[in-house]
Amino acid sequence: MTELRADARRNREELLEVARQVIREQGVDASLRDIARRAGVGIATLYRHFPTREDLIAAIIGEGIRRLNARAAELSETKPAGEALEEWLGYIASRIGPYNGLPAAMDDAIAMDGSPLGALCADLMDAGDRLLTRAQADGAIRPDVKFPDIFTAVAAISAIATRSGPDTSTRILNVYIDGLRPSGGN
Amino acid sequence: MTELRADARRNREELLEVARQVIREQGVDASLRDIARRAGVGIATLYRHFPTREDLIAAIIGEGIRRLNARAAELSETKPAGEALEEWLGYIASRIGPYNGLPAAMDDAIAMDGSPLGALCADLMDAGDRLLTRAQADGAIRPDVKFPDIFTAVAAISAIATRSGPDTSTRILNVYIDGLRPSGGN
DNA sequence: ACCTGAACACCGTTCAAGT
DNA sequence: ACCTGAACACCGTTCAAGT
Repeated sequence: MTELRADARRNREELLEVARQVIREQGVDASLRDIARRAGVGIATLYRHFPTREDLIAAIIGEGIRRLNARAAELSETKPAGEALEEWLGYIASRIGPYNGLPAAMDDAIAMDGSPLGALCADLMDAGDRLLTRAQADGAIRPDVKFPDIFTAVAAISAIATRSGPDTSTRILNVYIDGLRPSGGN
Repeated sequence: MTELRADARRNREELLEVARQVIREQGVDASLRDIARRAGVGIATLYRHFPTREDLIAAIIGEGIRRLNARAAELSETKPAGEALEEWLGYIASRIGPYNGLPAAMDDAIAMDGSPLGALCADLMDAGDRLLTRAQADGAIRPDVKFPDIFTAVAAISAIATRSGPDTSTRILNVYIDGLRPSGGN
């Protein structure tokens, strides 16, 4: 949070811009060396600004995660609880699915704490928990599921988009969401 | 299929034995160099016997895949079609989930043809297709799902076992399977 | 304060040279 | 026919030396 020297600030911004593009194209496991090279800085400079790969990823996708949280609040106010949750899950999948490796990284990060990505995802978990509780109170979602499971499932299903395409991922997510509804028969 | 020289046969078997253990411990992306080293052969010898990583994986898990096929036939004869399919999916997940990276590798292999792993999985797809068709005829499973989607879903959900443990994976799979049943309401 | 490249310990894959 | 290690082009990560 302290002030950065002008050259350091420029390097940091150039790294972020390059990383944003490379990670979008190649996924979260893209070569850090490659990113440093394209940004025109030494590899150690990348490490100085982002000590771990997670720090870099968190810096890039932080804004996107905050948008997911905002969307949760918005849906919560404009739609019935069940619909709000279901639509939100679809929104999450559509946003994180395209980034190869991101769903797994997020799900991993939630488990370990102290990780920069985990901190971002913690808010996501809280928002999801609230939506789920309300949806369950409405009888729109089975009472026996917990949000961490739902998030893990959505993450795994989102990741399908990279391999089999977004349409397949969406169809599978819809089946899973159907399974979250209270069963009619038994 | 032609005869191998005695030393070549020994090397091949030693490689398979070591690879079986290393891949069980570290997953399908384990270091090939490491496997060759532990097997006491040169790295190029590994490549001679298994030109691609997929060839090695296929050689190791081929037997397991054949067991999955056998189980499909068995369930098909002893259980109602819907139950047979559902139990089979759980069985697949419990078998491939523990091998880190295998579900993704199998799902990838199905798409490309000519791949050794894809050839093994083709039988799996046929067996699944038959089980699904019968289950749908019985009205036990939604008429609008196709088996390739189901396999992709089961693969993705199986992979959860490595990260979040087999119990989480099983719970999520059960929700997905619930979603495969015809819905009572709409 | 910050940047840099060399250094270290790894990969996957190929190939010339050996028996 | 088969085996071998060196070679090549990469990694991630750290650290001494520079400004």
